[in-house]
Amino acid sequence: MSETTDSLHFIEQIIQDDLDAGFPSKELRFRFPPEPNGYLHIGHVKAIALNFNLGKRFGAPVNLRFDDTNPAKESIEYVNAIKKDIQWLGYQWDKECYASDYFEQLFVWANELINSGLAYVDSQNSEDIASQKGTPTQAGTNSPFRDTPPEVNSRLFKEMAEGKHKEGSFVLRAKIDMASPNMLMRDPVIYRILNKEHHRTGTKWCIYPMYDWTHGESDYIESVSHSLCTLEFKPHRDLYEWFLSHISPLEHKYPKQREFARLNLSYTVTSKRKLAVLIENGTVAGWDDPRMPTISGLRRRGFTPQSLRNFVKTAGISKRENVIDVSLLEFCVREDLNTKASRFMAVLDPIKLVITNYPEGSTEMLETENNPEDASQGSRLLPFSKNLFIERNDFKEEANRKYFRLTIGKEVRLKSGYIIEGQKVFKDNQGNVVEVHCTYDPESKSGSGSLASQRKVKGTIHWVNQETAQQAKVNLYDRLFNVENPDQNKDQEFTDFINTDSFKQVTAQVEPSLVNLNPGTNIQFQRLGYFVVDDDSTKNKLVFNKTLGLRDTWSKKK
RNA sequence: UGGUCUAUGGUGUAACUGGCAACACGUCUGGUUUUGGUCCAGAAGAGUCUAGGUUCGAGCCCUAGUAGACCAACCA
Repeated sequence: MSETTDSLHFIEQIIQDDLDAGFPSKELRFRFPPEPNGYLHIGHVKAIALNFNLGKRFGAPVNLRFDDTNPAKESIEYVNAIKKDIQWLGYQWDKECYASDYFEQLFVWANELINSGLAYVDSQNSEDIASQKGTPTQAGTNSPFRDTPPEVNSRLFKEMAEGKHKEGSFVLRAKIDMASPNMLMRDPVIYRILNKEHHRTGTKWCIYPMYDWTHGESDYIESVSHSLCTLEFKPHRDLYEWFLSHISPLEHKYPKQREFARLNLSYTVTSKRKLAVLIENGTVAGWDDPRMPTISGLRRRGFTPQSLRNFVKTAGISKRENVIDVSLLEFCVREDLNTKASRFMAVLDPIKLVITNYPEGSTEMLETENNPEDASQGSRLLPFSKNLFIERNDFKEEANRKYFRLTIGKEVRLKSGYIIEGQKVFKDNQGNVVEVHCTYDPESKSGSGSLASQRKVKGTIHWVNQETAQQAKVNLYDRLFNVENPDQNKDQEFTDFINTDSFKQVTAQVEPSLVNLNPGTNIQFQRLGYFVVDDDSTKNKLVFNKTLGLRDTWSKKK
């Protein structure tokens, strides 16, 4: 399915209109501009896909630019993780850029602003500056330093850059309009002193530019034509354009900022700050915990790049606040995995099954297809004998006719094997079933073509041969929050809604061929769901993570 | 002195710029099936936030409301 051939969404329409109005398509360029202060999450997938799909549709390059203007929060670890995630998603950027590469140019432009009386150094503390801003309904008041002559500002700014002043002692502000209805235009701070080592520029700078002063200028330097960001940056657009119109121009066109709605997912949070809290308070093991909505978490959970791309594509691009139901994400994952994932046998909660009329000590190999959706995935052989494991909830001593599984006196098929009939149940002191005895019909072997093999039975259950079974750790995950909008409750912290039951590990009995899979391989455990071989899994110590259960219309009705 | 943006089935997006509101997910039926999966067939569910206006005709244009979101970091 093509990701770029449908009708135009509103951003594409804007670009098409520009093209129609004569904008040269050769000059189209986009960018994805993360701050390297955390890991990318599902919301970023939307922005990434938007920009890279735009690049693909219009035949334009897409830059990866790190918005690294705040050394207090950023690190090379995040830079590397971000690059890895974008590549894993299947996108390739044109230039790898860093806002920090433009610090010199930004400094030059800032001096221009000072010299033309459009920026001034302010020595008030942040509280005073904040209080002078006024409120959305009330004009601000001018700083006492607003009319400092350019020569003085110029000298002070130079001293700031030379490290002659303490952190917090001075800032450089743009002189715009303290009465603007747009709070961002009320003389925004554009430089602050930060005695922090930067992961790329080291100790070269002790003043760092603010986002607004950096972003549009970086877009401009890189010849970005359309700078796309989320809705909350809409008020920044005035400033973005003000800065561009007040610096000495480059040879090419100005970039254009446009805004789209960020992606929100039900039953989860997507904010770096909140995700960091989950790690700090020990709710999850780290950024790549399979319960996290981070790209690395989703990857470890077994979600595929294709499914994530389909998901954000289906979610669409608009300007409305939205909360997309996780069921759509889950659908996209199942849709992709259904055709890709090979099927295997695993029993997560085993009880013993003994086939009393099967010859003692003999083992036979049964052929089974790897994927009924894809014959090219071939088949494999499963060892079968008298003593098997089956799933605890696949047996009930007696059950109503809605129950399609094993009961005493009724027939079911063992997947790819024989039809069996339940005979007798054995329990422990607590009354828990530990073993079930059954008989099998030797004529009913799967695929034998015999009349008996074609007999219809109520259900088919999966199983694992005891003697050849491998043990595996299986991590079972559930959603991290038990309400739809953990983010949007005004009176309660999102941490109040954490699902304390989101993780469980069990020891499963699995078929022997599973030891040959590499970490990251997506599989289906027959009738149980999709799983992925964990990064830490080895031949001798198998570990699987549950990606998602199969769609289940039965347990819902019970 | 407040400004800006948004409003279409339960959810998310469409509606070729004024012509019978469509698609996907979800839900519900039925069929197929050696996965209670997949697949197939079908159904229910909105009359487009409200009130006016323009028009032969309005989800789309105009006016006025209403509701929600964003904006007062030396964060991005």
